Amino acid sequence: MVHARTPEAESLLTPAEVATMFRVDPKTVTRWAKAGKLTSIRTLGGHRRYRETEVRALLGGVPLQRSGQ
Amino acid sequence: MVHARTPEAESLLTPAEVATMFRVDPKTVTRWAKAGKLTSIRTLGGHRRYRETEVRALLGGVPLQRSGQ
DNA sequence: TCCTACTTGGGTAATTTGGGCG
DNA sequence: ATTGTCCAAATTACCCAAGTAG
Repeated sequence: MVHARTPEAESLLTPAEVATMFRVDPKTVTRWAKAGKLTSIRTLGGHRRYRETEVRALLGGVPLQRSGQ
Repeated sequence: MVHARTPEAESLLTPAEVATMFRVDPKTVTRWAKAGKLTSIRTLGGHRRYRETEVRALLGGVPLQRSGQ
């Protein structure tokens, strides 16, 4: 792949990852999304993905600076 | 208005790029294409390419923060 | 303590997704 | 890197019980 083209994709998190970060059950994260408390992006299969920036902000307002992983 | 005669076809994305944008496995993107949920263009070698415009639209179109869903 | 409203987690079944292999 | 297939893990949606807060 010679393209130096990175389709500006904001990093997304899976339900399990968000659940781990908040120390709750993945099901609870789903409820937050349904309640509109958390923005969710859907895969074409209906699964949810969450914006990392939003989650981090809710977790403590620590901005993401893109340093490795 | 930009160039009115740019020979480059509309930008196409590789399976890996689409997968990254949706935070799914490339294999999953292939499933979407086979299921007809995503338009796929075939290279002469049989690999798939996807329309960037379509992918972006499916990802939420407007990157503006949406409150509630 | 009791009561009420809200939040969370367990259970189930169906679907979607990811890992391993060729 | 992509394709294809099989199988396990994750996610979804639902209802219901347990926990939390005032």
